Amino acid sequence: MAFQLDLPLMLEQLRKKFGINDTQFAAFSSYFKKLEIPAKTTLLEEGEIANRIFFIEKGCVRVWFNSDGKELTMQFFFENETVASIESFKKQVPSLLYIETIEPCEIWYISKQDLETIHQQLGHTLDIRNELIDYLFERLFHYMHHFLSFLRDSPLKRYEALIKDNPMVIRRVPQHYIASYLGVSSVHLSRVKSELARKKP
Amino acid sequence: MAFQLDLPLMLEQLRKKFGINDTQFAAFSSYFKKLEIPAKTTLLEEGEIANRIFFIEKGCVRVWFNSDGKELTMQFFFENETVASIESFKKQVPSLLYIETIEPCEIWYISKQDLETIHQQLGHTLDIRNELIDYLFERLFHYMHHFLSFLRDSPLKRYEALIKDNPMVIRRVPQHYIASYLGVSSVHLSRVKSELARKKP
DNA sequence: GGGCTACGATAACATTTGTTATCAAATCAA
DNA sequence: TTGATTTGATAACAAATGTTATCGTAGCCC
Repeated sequence: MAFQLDLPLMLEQLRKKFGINDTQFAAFSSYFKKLEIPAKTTLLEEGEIANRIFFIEKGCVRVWFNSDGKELTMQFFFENETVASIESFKKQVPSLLYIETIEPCEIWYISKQDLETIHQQLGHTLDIRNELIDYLFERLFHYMHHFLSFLRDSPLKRYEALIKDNPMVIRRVPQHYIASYLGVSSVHLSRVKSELARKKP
Repeated sequence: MAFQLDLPLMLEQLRKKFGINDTQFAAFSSYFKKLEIPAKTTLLEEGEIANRIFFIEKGCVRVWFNSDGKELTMQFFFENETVASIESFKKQVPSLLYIETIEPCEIWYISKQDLETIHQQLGHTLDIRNELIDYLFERLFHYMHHFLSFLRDSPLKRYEALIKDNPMVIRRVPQHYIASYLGVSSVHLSRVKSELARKKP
């Protein structure tokens, strides 16, 4: 049998995700750092240049931006999902987005620099690049669908779709964040909910 | 000097884009086919499985979908841009989107099969993969920004931004398409325009 | 436990946007 | 050119959504 590292579960998952074998990964595993942080902790602020990618082991996170003092939520992330202010990280420009915990979280991260080290040493392996391509497709399709539903659907329909497709959000995220994610005021989301309750009691 | 192929300008650009040298490209150039088509020609319909990627040499194109009989426009494409129903093409699922010319067009395309042939033969070259990664980032950032502006900005602001960032759309695209692209009715876009005219005469 | 804060529901009113209808101008085809 | 179609503006009204204010509840910190 191959030499077996005793990695934390999260790192083992990351290892598989990147398609790196045990022995190679041993050299890199120390690049991944763990945070244990309370709810409402800011991981990245508007204006900062993102130099970390986050991997959520436990808890949930929202990505939002400031619009004239109003907090508008772009997306929620839960266990085993990867979060970054991807445009800031890629282009090294100031982030438009905040990343903030909603619940107490256990989160791993890696710095851009360390990721590039891995990249340089394993660049000939295509797995990392393919992983990135898959990730980008996934994110792209997510935004296209979400955007499409904004053009096509009423807030009620978007809320129903959210219940169906991502009930975790309904259960774990405060409602005013959900409202801004759906593009309506929290007052209107209340209306939508009571309308839904009347429809299906 | 290297052997010089006498390629049409568009193919020369595609060659560079893919990072393939002249000699190698000679074997592939016949995979790219040219269309000369009138305005309002449908290149891909809802329900079809996309098996082509289009490169616009001349003219413009819109990508739209049907929502209860209403045509909702997702995006416009102009000269030297690449268009596809990317999710359908990648996953080989029925397309949600239509691709349709707005003006008379000269458009090149390559089939998925031929693209894969190139890919297999040049897979060791990373340029194609890097090109894809760059393209995906670009598309992703585009959708994120567009979506963000839907959450943050009024239709008036979105229209002003369009004038500033992509005046070609204003000049070349019929207004009711622009309205659906901005997420408002064509009647309301007229209102927005006259409001703008009053503001800055 | 007491007080504070965050969260969510509801009402009343204001604003924005959609819908339908009509008309005028521009474009296109025969 | 002429007639038909497309495009765009406007008015009048309807529907959707935002805003502000108020209230009650639940959770949380000390």
